[in-house]
Order: sequence, then structure tokens, then C-alpha cells
Amino acid sequence: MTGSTRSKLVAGALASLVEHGIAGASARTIAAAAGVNQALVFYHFGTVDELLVAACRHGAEQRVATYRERLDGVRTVRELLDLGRELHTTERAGGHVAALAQLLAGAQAHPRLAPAAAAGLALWTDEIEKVLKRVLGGTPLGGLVDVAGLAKAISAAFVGLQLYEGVDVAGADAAFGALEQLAALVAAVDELGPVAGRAVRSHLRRTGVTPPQGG
Amino acid sequence: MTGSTRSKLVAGALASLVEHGIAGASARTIAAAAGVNQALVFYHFGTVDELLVAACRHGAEQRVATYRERLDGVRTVRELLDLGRELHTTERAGGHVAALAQLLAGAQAHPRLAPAAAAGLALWTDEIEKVLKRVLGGTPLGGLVDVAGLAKAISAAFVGLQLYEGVDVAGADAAFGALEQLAALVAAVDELGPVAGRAVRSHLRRTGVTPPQGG
DNA sequence: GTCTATAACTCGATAGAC
DNA sequence: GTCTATCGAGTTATAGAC
Repeated sequence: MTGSTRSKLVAGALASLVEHGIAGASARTIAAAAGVNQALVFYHFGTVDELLVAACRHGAEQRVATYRERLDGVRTVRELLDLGRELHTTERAGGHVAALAQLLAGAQAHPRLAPAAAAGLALWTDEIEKVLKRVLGGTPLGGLVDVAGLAKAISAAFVGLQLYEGVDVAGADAAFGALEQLAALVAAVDELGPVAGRAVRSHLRRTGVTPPQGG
Repeated sequence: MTGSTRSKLVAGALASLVEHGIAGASARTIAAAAGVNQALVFYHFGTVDELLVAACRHGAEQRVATYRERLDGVRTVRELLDLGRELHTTERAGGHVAALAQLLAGAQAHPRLAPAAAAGLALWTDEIEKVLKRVLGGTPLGGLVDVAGLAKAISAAFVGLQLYEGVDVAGADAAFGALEQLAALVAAVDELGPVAGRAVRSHLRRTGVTPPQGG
């Protein structure tokens, strides 16, 4: 554990969230993970919650920064799927999505954590939205689905899959595989061209689904 | 609060999970929510964890039973989407998905809760899988996507969206709306007929996605 | 089965020495 | 800025009266 005491505590908070969950992430377990004295939590951050908030923000910023270059390079849906699978595997090992999921769970009953959890999610959704806009922008799909909403749904699904994985690894893998098949399917339709796009759009009108522009 | 002490405690446990989260669901808060003495938690269930496990199982069984008749009546993707939206709204108010999400979060670091959380999720995924098999069985989509995996992904997404909603209601609504658009889109492609199905399948081969039968 | 009382422990947070 | 020591509250769980 290197760096200032503040950064040790932030790293320890993330580690403690992953290892003990939101219910077990106390000043003592965090300080133990950071290798510092327990009282320093309160000297540097005032309360445990404030430390968790700082850890959430720092963790999300660091992870998004790590992937920003890769995300900026994505040009096709297939590249996006590949990066998504890699991101899922890497972050699972690193425990960053797990920490965010724990903070999100804690925020449900603890309003002080909510803004930080929302901000941590927003960092991811904003980045995903940028990529989706670029990848889907010129295709029929971009006009048929609310891309900002889709980015939020993808983030939510990542969190849900992470929690699923904690109780059923094989099940979560199957779920992820099915989502990849589905995404590839949508991508395939997307690339069939304007004729298929018109047919789909016409069918959507008949079945009563409102495209994003229509309200 | 009616019924036996056991059932009061089970109901109190679910209420406490929703109100205080997994971190605040103690024997005392649960007993207070149930309106019974704290020591009865240990007399009837031995430990708090065992009570949470029983509550998770009972809650999931009760909710799935409530919806089974409705789910059995679903014949089209559109009906499924409508029921999904209604289910989401009703369960949000009832807090049942919220309780499952909290138990799932707790299970990440507490292996004793994991089997119960997995079983609670499995009750939902099994039911969703049955419906998906019936609705998608005769369509091209059924052959292109692993339906069992898709059912698990839908359950995971529900959990993720529930947690998202706790910190950003508008964002979660946008995410849910985008998923509905996407599902309607997939349904529309599904109903375009065998020509579109063949075109999509051929495109999927070229881009290297393996359909469920192929492995 | 239900209650009170309590043991043994952990929690957040603070005071004060250094 | 970091440490020890500690307070008061909350925690699981049990003993024993009823």
C-alpha cells in the first residue's frame, strides 16, 4: 500500500466494500485494509460515509479514465461487444463494479450515499452513451432507440450481472452470452440496410411503440 | 401485522431489508418491523441470516405465485412487454425486487446468503424462461438466442434497474424505456418472417457470433 | 412461546498525548 | 498528522423467569 494516507484509505475503502460488502465496510475494516490507524478515517474524511463517497468517485474516475482511450477507438458494434466482454472480465477481477454495486445497495436506504452512487454510474453511462452515439449514429438503430436511455440500461445490466455472478457464476455467464447474441442480432439487423430499417419502423408503428423522436 | 410470529418475522425481515438495507437489517429492526420481541428471531430462526434466507424464499415464492397465472396467459412479445412494465411498477411499490437486491448485495460477501439469493432469482428466471420459450418458440429469434440465458439476463437487468432507480428515478425510467424500444424492435424483426430471419442468420455467421445450437 | 436481562462484542466518533 | 484510549450506542446471542 503506497501513497498518502488519504489515498491508502480510499483504496482500502474500495477493497473493504468488495471483501466485506456495504454491511461490513466499517472504519475498522477499511483502516485494516489500508494499513493505517482507524482514527485517521475521521481525521481525513469526517465520517465513514464521506470516505465511501470519495472512494466511489475516485474509483469510477480512475476506471473510466483507464478505458477512455479504448472506448474512443470503438467504431463498430462488434468492437463494442468485444470491449464490453473484456471490460466485464477485467473489472470482475479488479472488483470495481462490485464496489459500485455495494455502494448502490447501500444508497437505497442511505440517502447520503445516493448522489455519489449516481455520479459514479453517470461517469460510466456518459462514456457508454458517447460510444453508442458514434457507433449507432448513422444507422437505423440510432433513430429507433433512445441512445441515452440505452446507455443507462447497459450500466444497470452490468451492475445486475455483477450481483448475479456473486451467487451463480454459470448463470451470469449464460446471461452475458445471451445478451451478446442479442446485441449481435440487433447489430446484424442494423447492418441489413435501409430496406430492413423501413420494414422494422413500419412494423413498430403498427404495434404501437413510440420511437425516441416522437416523444 | 397478522398471522403467526414466524410469518410476522418473515414479513418484518422483508420490510426491514427494504427500509434499512442489508446493512441495517438487524434482529432489532426486524423485530420492530414485525412488532415482536427481538429474542424471538433467535428462538424461531437461530440466526438473523437464517431468517433472511427464509424471508427471501418465501417472498420470491409468493410473488412468483401471484404472477404465475398472468405469465401463463402471455402469448406475444407485446403482451410480455406490457406485463413486464406492470410488474416493474407493482414490485417497485411492493419492494420485493428491492429486498431481493439487498439480499443479493449481502450475499456477495456472505456466502451463507448466496444459495437463498440464487434460489430466489431462480424462481423468477424459471418463470420468465417458460414464458420466453412459449412466446419465442416458433419464431426465428428462439433459434438465434439462448432463451435460458436471456431469462437470466432479464432478471439481472431487473435487479440492476431497481438499484439504479434508488439513486436516479428519471435515469432508471429512461433505461427501462430504451429496453422496451429495443425489445419491440427485436420483436418486429422477429415478425418480419423467414426471409429476414435468413438474412440475419447469414450476417451473424459472417460476423462470427455463435448461435445457441452451435455450441 | 414469549418475555426481561445481560454477556460479549463491534460500531462511529472524540479527546488528548505526541 | 498519527497514535492510544475510551465513551455511548448498537450488535448477536443466550439464560432464565413466566
